[in-house]
Amino acid sequence: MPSITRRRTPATGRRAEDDILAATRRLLTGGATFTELGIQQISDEAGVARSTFYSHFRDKTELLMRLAARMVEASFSIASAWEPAVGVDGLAADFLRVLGVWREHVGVLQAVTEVAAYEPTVREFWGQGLVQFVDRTIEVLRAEQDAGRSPADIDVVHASEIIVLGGERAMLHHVANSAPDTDAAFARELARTWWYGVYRRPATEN
Amino acid sequence: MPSITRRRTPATGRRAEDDILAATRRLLTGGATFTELGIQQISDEAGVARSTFYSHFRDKTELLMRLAARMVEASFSIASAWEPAVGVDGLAADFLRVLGVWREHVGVLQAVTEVAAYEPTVREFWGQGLVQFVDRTIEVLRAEQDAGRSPADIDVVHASEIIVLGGERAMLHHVANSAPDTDAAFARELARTWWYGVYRRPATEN
DNA sequence: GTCGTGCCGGACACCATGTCCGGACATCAT
DNA sequence: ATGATGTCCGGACATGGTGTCCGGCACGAC
Repeated sequence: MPSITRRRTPATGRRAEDDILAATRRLLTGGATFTELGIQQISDEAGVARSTFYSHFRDKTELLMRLAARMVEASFSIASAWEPAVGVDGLAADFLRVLGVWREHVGVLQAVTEVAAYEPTVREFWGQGLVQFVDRTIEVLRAEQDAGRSPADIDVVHASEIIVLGGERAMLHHVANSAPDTDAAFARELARTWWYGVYRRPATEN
Repeated sequence: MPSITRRRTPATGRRAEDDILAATRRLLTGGATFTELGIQQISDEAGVARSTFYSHFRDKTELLMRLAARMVEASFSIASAWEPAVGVDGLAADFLRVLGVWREHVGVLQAVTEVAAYEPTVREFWGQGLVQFVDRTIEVLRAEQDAGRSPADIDVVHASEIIVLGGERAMLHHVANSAPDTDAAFARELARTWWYGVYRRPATEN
């Protein structure tokens, strides 16, 4: 229960707040781990008094959530346009676009998954996003099965978990560890794996 | 640089240490997050004075590393026996066994991946393990290509990263969130995805 | 001018970490 | 029995980060 008395009227107001957000992004993309970041450090980088930090954010978690919210806005515009039966190449193209967006937000992205591992609020937040994708994938796979394009003996739920959880991890790792010019190849490889491994997996013959 | 003066002679010695290890495992499988665990809390659970903790472990990280070392011993015995051309069902059987081992260590396993996200030592440790698997998978895939069993246009490196990173995540998530009686189905699904999506992916026709 | 508001800077209480040490208590050899 | 060895307890202490609070300053609006 913080005393946020001075939150109204950003006449000239959003100055310090934006500085803090930007500074944090800077520190994160600069290679720092969100957990090892101190309030003092962030405030210094933002050119702001430590007390000012607390008049804008309850704690580091709230800061991260604010950062994450902005990132998700950008990401979901692509994800919602996710149509299934576009073929392998369409899938690869989608992955490539996602990789592009993620690259702009690697720092925050890593911070979120990092903190999600031990902080309930962030865990819930990120988990919800993944669940949404899993559900959507389940629907798509069911539809594909009904249309006779995917084999009937796919374990739709497990397959969707593999696709979403595994894909998220693989993509995050790639974006964080490989150069952008390898993105296209990676996206194609991932698309083919899911396509021939799940969507167009040959039916079991027996 | 701690002052570990009383480390010799476990005449009756390893008592407290084992208690601490066990207590930590207990707390972890009890749903606690390693990060949110305090030394006091661990010591209490172990029935040991806080100062005693420090005469056995430099800090929480060393405790985790000790926990992890034991777990890895058990896990790698399976992983090293990893032979490729056994077919989908062989692959599924291997995954199932790994899932079994992981279930005995979920707590520690989650703790390691959790801390690996922000602590350099643990990150290095866990990362090395994954790199080993990636390398091994690359070799296997190359051999499969040379034998003409896998298509030549697979991007071996990216495919291996997807298999290892993605697989680790999916399996970890499964073990942490689903009942053991779903393990067989999950293992089969994962095996089929990698098999038909990578190892026996149809060659590109053009 | 004076009021409102954002920011500064510093004081403060609090809590977890890591260090250190004296003393209690077992065990074992002599 | 007695003394030596070594573990463990319990508590003191320094340190550093977190979150709270408040007085004061600057600046823009009325």
